[in-house]
Amino acid sequence: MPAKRVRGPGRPARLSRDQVLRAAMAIADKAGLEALTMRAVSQRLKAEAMSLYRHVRNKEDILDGLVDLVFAEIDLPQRGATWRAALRRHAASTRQALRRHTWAIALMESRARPGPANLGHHDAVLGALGAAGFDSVTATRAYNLVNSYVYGFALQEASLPFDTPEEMATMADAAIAQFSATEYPHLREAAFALVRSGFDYSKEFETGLDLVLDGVEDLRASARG
Amino acid sequence: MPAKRVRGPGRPARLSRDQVLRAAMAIADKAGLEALTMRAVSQRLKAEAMSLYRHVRNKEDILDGLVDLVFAEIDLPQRGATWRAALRRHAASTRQALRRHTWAIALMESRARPGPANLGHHDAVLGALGAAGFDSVTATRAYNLVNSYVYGFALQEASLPFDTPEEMATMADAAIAQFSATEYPHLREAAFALVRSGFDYSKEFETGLDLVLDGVEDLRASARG
DNA sequence: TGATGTAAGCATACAACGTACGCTATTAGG
DNA sequence: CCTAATAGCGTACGTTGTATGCTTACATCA
Repeated sequence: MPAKRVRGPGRPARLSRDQVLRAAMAIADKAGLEALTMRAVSQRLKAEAMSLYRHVRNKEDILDGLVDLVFAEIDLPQRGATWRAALRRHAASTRQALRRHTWAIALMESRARPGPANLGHHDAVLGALGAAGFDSVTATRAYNLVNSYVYGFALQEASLPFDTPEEMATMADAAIAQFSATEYPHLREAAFALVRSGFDYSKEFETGLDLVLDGVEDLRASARG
Repeated sequence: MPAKRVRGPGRPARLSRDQVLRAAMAIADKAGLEALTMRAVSQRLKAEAMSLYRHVRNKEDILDGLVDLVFAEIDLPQRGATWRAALRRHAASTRQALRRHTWAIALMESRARPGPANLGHHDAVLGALGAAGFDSVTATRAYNLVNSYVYGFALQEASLPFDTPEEMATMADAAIAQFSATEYPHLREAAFALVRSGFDYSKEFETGLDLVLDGVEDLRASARG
């Protein structure tokens, strides 16, 4: 922990914790978590591996910092919106952030200590729901419900081997060809039907989100009654 | 790839791919993914690290195998159930499996190639939904919706630092004490309210699942209309 | 009953990883 | 200029995944 001081004796810092985290994020975005090594981060900053340790406790600390950086990218709910608009906006923003940084999903499981951006986010959303008339418990339940859907959707999206409907069609054709007709008949049939109907997986997010928000509406109604 | 043969010349195998995967799972369950090393697996089987490579391509292969082992633990939908009962049972079983093996959630993100248990599962559920009158596309959408919720819930559950309401109360008190009253006011208020009301996070799964299944109902209705 | 070929298991070795430790360089303040 | 403090680096070590080649133990057939 470097003592907080505007300027003191000692060598001036060429690096900073923020630079380290940003370099780490760039590497994870471009090449995935397995490419994120201390040496790789240091090279990107034109420094040596051990220099990072002046600004970061260890690699775990970097991973914690990365998760919080991702949370910092998520839009905070704007004032004056309805609870539905606020939750929708927040959910969409979360999904976008997790799409930009798919590696963050795997990190969330192992990292139990939430950072300030994460906590600030929870606080803001709970505040918005409270302002819209939700009691604390119902707000928490609603928030958890929406988050479950968003994280789960992001997780599934990340594990899909395609990004566009065209790619999906190609992959589906390959998958269909790979298996005999009797092996996975329903899966096969579904793959056919999806390709035929021009199914766009990325559009499913909004549809599902609307249904989940209907569920929140029910939660809210039964809390009032 | 060892050639498929009932019994041929050569030394008899003391190890097998299945034993390797089971040992790996035991280690991951007990000590987490970071404890899962080739040497640790081999020691548990009283063998040397390099011996594993006769039965497994590399460590990635083990991880892929583990994910599929987890899927194999999930109940298949039983015949003759309503779609709602079938989806509910499948969802609950999936959540249980992911609770037993929380490390599997992080693995799912990176592993795009589904194994036979995974594919078989998808096929069975889609088949059950088809039998209940869902067309292929609607079945896929419904299945994805439920899976999003289940995976997301499991992910959040895994990242919680507590297991029981009592532990939650302890952690919440500690968290409340850690922050000033003005820092995260709504979060603080929610933490108070949750503890006061005896909130049990693990019970939230069923509640949320019901709401999601209501959403599936809507999906089904609008597909028919 | 060998002799032979094949498959299983192991010993050794190496590159890449995270990081402990101590040294050097560079500054502000006296 | 001297001193104390801080940033950055060089070296080194233990651990990881795994390439390579040897040894061992069996089935087969002479």
